[in-house]
Formats: sequence, C-alpha cells, structure tokens
Amino acid sequence: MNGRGASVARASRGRARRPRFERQLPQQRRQALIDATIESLKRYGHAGLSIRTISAQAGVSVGLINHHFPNKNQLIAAAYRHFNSELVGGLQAAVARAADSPRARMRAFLEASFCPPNLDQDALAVWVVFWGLYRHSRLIQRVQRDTYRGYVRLLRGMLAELLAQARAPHSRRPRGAARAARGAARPDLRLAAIGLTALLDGLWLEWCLEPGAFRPAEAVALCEAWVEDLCRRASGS
Amino acid sequence: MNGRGASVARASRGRARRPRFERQLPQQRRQALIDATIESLKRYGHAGLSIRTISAQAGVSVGLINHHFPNKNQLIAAAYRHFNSELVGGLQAAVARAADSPRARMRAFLEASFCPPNLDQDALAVWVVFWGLYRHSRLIQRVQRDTYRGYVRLLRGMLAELLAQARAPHSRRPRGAARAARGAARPDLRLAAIGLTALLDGLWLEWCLEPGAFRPAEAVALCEAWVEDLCRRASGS
DNA sequence: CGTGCTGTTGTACGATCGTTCAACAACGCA
DNA sequence: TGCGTTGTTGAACGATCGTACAACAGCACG
Repeated sequence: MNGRGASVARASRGRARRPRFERQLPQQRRQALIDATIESLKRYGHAGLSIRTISAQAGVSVGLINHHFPNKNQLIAAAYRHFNSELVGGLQAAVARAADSPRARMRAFLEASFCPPNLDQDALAVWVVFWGLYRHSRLIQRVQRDTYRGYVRLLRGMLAELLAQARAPHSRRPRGAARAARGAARPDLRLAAIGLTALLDGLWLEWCLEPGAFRPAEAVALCEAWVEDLCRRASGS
Repeated sequence: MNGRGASVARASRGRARRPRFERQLPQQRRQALIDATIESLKRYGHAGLSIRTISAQAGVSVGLINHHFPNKNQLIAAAYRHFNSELVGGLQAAVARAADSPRARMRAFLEASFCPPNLDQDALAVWVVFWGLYRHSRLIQRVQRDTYRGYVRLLRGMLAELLAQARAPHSRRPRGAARAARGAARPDLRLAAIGLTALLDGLWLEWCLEPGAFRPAEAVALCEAWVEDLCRRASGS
C-alpha cells in the first residue's frame, strides 16, 4: 500500500537507494536477450526455450521480452541468426588469418571447426533445438537459408582452389585458380563439397556426442586425408 | 443422466450397437502406442511429444497411456528403443541378405543406409527430437547405450574384413580375416570406423536436410570411394 | 443370461506456458 | 529540481501441459 509515496519519501530523505533495475538502450537489451536465449538453450535444452527461463537467465522480468520482440518466435529466430553468424564469421576470420596458400587456408578452416567454441557439447544441444524447430517454423527456415549460403561459399571456394592447384601444380596462379577451375571441375567440385561437408559435420557430431572417442587433431587429420585423396584423384585423371 | 440404464435398455431391445472401443491385449496396445508416438513425432516434431497428441494419433483417450506406461518418459524411451532397433535390425538384415564377400556386404550396408525407411526427412525429425532429450533424460541415455553397441559392432566388423582382405589380397580366408587382422590393424580400424561413421551420418543428415542436393546413389559412391582409399592406403603401407 | 475382471474413458487438478497491459521508475533534459 | 519519455515490472488471462482417479464397458466365462 502507498508504495510510491513511501519510496519517494525515502529518496528525498537523502537515503542512498539502489535502483531496482537499469535501463538500457534497445539495441543492447536485445543483444542481452539473444545471449540469454542461447545460454538458456545450452543449460536446459528444449526446456530453455521458455520465456520465463530465458528472462530469468537474462535477469529481467517476463514482460520485457515482448517489449523488445513481437513474440517468442522472433526472439528465437534472432538467436538462431546470431548463433549462425558467429559460427560462419569465426570460420571466415580463421581462414583470413591463415597464410595465403590453399592448403594453409583449408587447415585453418578445419582447425577452427574442431576447436572451441564450435566444438562444444553445449553447442550441439543448441543446434539440436534449432534443428527441431526447422520444419515447422518459417522464420527458422528463412534464417537458415540466409546464413547457410556464406558457409557453403567459403568451403566451396577453398576446395576449388585446392582442386585447381592439384590439376595444375606447376602453374603459379593462386589468385585466379578458383576461377580457372570452374569450368571442367564443376561436377567434381559439387560432390567434393558435399562429401567434405558430410565428413566434417559427421565428425563434429560424433565428437560432441562422445568427446572421449577421439581427439580433435584426429578429426582434422581425417579431413585432411580425405582432401588429399581427392586432390590425388583429381591430378591423376 | 442415467446413461448406463438407457444403453442397457437399447441393447436389450435388440438394436445393433457398435462397441465404443475395442479392448486389446496389453502387449498389442503398448506397441500401438509406441507406433503412434513415432508417427506423432514425424508429423508434429517436438510438439508431437504431448500426451494428448499421441493419444489422438493412436485413437485412444488421454488416460490410457498412463495405464500402460508409468509415465510419459517411459513411453518415449520405449519408442526410442523401438526406433533404434528397427534401424539396426534393418541394416543387419540387409547385410545378412548380401553375398558372402566383404565388399558386397559393405555395399548392402551402404545401400540400406541410403534407402527408405532410413533415408527419410520425417525420420530426421524424429531423431532430432530424441537427440534433444538425450542430455537431460537418463532413460534416453540408457536406451542409446544399449542399442548403439550393435550398430558399432556391425560397422566395425565389416571394416575389419575389408582391411584384412586389403592387407592380404591373395590369401583366401574371408571367414577368418577379421580375426586375423585384429592385432596390427586395431589403431587404424578405430579411426577408420570413426571416419566412415562420420561420412555416413553426415551424408545422411545432409540429404534429409536438402533431398535435392544429391542422389542416394551418389552418397553410396562417396562412401565406397572413401573405403576404397582406405584399403589402398592399408595395402600400400 | 448374469457376473467379474480389467482395459478404457473422460473429467478434474495443479502447474506452467505465451502474451497482455496498467502501473512503476530510471534517467536525460530543461 | 521537476518533468516527460520510455524501458521495465509483475500480476493476470486463457490455453495446454502431465497425471490421477472414479466410473464405464468390452468380453470371457460359469
């Protein structure tokens, strides 16, 4: 009763009073809610999709989410978009940081794939929840379509460079190699990208399900052996 | 009001009266509920885990499930066990049906893996739901541990045969080959099984996510090429 | 035909879900 | 210092969740 008047009186009396909450800019709060969503999914799996669980994780009240997002699905889709772009961005950065040789770039890509934060049991839990939403949520489908493109382009580009170099190992044209190889190599490149993606994703999945089964370095080695066989077959034909 | 007396009167008047439900043996009803659970998961994803959705799918009332299963989790675990054993049993049967040569057996295994009912978008939806439960349900973990053993044994056995034949291609001992190769080949066999499983699962996953990306026969070819490279490397060293 | 067993039904209950909304309060600004 | 904007709170709503349980009814049997 009379809560407001009492608090105003306390404040005007000069007593130090901690604010009950902190106002933030919409942009910052939105990002905090997105982070809390992902953290909540890591901790509680599908149960972490609850508005109350997410708001508790973010340290805010239940009503705040609908002030920054029109509904729950939009928040989840935003979290999925952020999760995807973190992955793709991290891989792209690792490749860009590597030496300017197709092999070194591929190695950097593989090592980044089999390192934290990508290689993480909690991350798998998050992916699984999103995958489960895929078929019944147009929002999730749209995010998937938007972000997957960058991943495929990155991986295909590296494979094209490697295959071009394997076919013409003595000509020094690392820059134009991908473009030059595009004609005749396209059917092989398509299957090669499919196979490498499958091997990569499968190893990643296996490790997350049972981290003791093999070491990350062994996964990188398996992928590199596969790429090596691919190049050998390409140069042999 | 007085529903019972009225219906008895109708019945004794000789009017034909359809039974409102059919009693079934517990074993049959349990299986029907398990089938309904899987079908419900295929149709509605994670939302299909609801007691009311499953009972509607099975054409029974909500209360019946708790008469045949102590709670929802036990039903789900039973469904997961059935789903797993259907997969492993189908693969084992396909291998047993194949010709008695390591290559033929491996081919049969791969073709069965990339065929309905295993290669099915709906099936992926079911797997994803179960995977999402894995971390937080001891029942699911137990089922996984029980059933995965058979799958690994099957795949490792075929790989061992193939590697043994590759190492000694001229000695005719297809029966004892696996046993003979067990000593020196074990480290390679371990990584080989990991790699093939990853490639297989990854291709399966990719196809289910985007069935138009490649044909099942191409997936089989990719796996066989991988096995071929493995054997070549084993015989070369 | 009547009786007993038990498979089956459907309501009821408390908990939790996503969402709404009126009231509160933090903080920039005059 | 007081005011206005608006980020934030938390109670309340109806829907739906898993489970319990008393009543019903199919069907085998005497």
